[in-house]
Amino acid sequence: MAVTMRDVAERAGVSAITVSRVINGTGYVHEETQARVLAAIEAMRYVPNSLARSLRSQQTSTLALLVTDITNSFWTTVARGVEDEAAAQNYAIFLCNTDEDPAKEDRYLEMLTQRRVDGLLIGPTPDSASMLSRLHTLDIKFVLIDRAVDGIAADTVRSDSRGGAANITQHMLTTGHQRVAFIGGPLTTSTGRDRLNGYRAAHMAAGLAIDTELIKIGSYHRESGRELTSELLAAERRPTAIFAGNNQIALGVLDALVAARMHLPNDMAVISFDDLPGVDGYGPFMTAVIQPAYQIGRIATRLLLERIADARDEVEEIVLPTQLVIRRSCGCNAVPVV
Amino acid sequence: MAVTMRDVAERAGVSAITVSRVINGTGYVHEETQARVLAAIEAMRYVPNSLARSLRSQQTSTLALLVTDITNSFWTTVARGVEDEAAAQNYAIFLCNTDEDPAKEDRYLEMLTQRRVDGLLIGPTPDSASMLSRLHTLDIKFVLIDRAVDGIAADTVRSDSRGGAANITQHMLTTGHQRVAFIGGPLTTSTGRDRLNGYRAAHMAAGLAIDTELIKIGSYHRESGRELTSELLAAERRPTAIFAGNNQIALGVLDALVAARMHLPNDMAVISFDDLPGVDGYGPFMTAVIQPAYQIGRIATRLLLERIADARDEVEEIVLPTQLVIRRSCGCNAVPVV
DNA sequence: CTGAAAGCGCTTACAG
DNA sequence: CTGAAAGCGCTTACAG
Repeated sequence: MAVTMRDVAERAGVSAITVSRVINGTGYVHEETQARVLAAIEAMRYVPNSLARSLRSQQTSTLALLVTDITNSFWTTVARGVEDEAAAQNYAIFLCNTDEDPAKEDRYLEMLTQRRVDGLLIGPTPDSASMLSRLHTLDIKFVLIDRAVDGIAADTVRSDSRGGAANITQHMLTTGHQRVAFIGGPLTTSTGRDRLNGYRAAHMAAGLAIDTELIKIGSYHRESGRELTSELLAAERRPTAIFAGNNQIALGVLDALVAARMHLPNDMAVISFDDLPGVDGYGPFMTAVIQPAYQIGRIATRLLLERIADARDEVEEIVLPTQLVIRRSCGCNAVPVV
Repeated sequence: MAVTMRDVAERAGVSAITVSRVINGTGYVHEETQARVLAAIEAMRYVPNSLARSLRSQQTSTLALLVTDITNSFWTTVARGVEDEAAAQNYAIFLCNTDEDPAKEDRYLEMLTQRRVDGLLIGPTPDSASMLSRLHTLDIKFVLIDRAVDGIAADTVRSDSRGGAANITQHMLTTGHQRVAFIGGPLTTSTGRDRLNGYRAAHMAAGLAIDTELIKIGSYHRESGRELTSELLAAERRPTAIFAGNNQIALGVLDALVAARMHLPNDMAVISFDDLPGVDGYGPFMTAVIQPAYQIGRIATRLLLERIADARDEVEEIVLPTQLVIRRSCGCNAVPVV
């Protein structure tokens, strides 16, 4: 049905292996022979079958990206970086959403090992640990993105959570806020710990004690941000600023503030690790720590391809700097609009 | 090296084909035999090689999603829908960003045909037409998302651009705006035409003539929205509202308004086809036409899988209703904040 | 209910 | 510089 290498070979008057050599640029081929083969390929609109090639050569030129949810703008941008870098090196990318569900992770892992992908880029959760050690025993290469995982020694690319959190906290403390609350993600995640540590470090450096009632630990979801903000607002001594541990929490913070009819930034300042998606300068009045998500994706992919090529032995942990984006209010004491 | 079907067969004391039958649930296998095979699979941690399977069976259970840019929140959400539906049917998804670049489209098409994907989900541009007719001649199944393409008869899933645009325009006209400008995408796209037609239809229905100076046609990019808004602001008789043809244009509109130190919504109302990403109720004060992006992704995938299964002969064009989300200002005459 | 043979379309390893 | 043979790991088609 479809044109095969043998068909091309026949037409060019050579053997299949010569066609293979022309296509892959391996070994010597007489110039004239090569021209004949190329002409035949062109004329017959031959498209090599990479399934057969992969079956024989034991490599697929295919990677997979496992993220918790592509809909989160951080991961969207990471994905774009991954895809650009992969495409540049002629690799294809399988996209998988795990929803932080180990069962889904397992199902994808099965699917991907069956397809013999050359490597995985993974945005892990604490529950991923067992899957990751299985990858190690299966000798499947992978790179972690965004978070390190306890007990797993693996290439990792992430942003400087501790430094970013310290910076933004310090910014608030030096602009007059005495009571900055922190709503963070699980301490079982490296980002949860690092951001909390940064928040703490900034207080230490400023010589300020922390009211432990100002620290709320939940999950990286919008509802969590909403609930914990309500707790903060219900307390006797409210904070004057809330530091959201990621963009989803920040949305929950805004939800709770709107519900309480509080106005930004005068009634409450809100800052966030990770920006809100897309609207750039037009979102709520949030100063934010910006992560180099696109670069994270590109670099992680590069690292993985090196690992696949066995170009490296040591485990690499790459930590990229974050950027503090300061946004002032419009001075109109506006509430986020619904 | 890796465990093969033959290894499993040997251990279970059967032939490879029996193992195959157990795995695929094809043909009869004695219960006891099946149990022995399953035990062997389990014990040896056998993972079938889908490359070999695909090579023989001529199907890969793999689809590809070609979008212009996954970073656009509309496409992100479509991708999520695609991936969920595909995963539910045990299909994997290759993600490809084309950046509206025919050369990139071609490169991906080559990559994907080599990998023998079962079908493609495509967010096309007008320049995709030649690629699409090539797909037809290659007999590769595909479904178009978001836009129809001139001269290409193919399954299509999109939202009701004309109806949505008419609705939102009508909303503005009935709330007192006399001069609603329209900044749309290329008229070579079905969305460009349909949205403009909806805008026009609403005026007709209201018995209002349209000042042709209020209609600006550009591209679906932020810069285009910015430039054309500047033109509108420079005109003698300004509009009182601007209707952006998609979310990127809307961002450009906001850029231009901020630059002109104009305040929303009192100095200028802004409405948009397609919402701004992510921030839901917290973005700028924009009433918007919302597209069911997630459903578009799911339905398109379902359609493609039907097509692959040869379950259908006629070409289907599915048009999903949009939703008008009305957002009022906060009453504080605020400017979008930077 | 089970299997031996052939073949999917390439590349590897060995020759010449 | 080129090729014949073998094999990657499955499933198809045919038997029994």
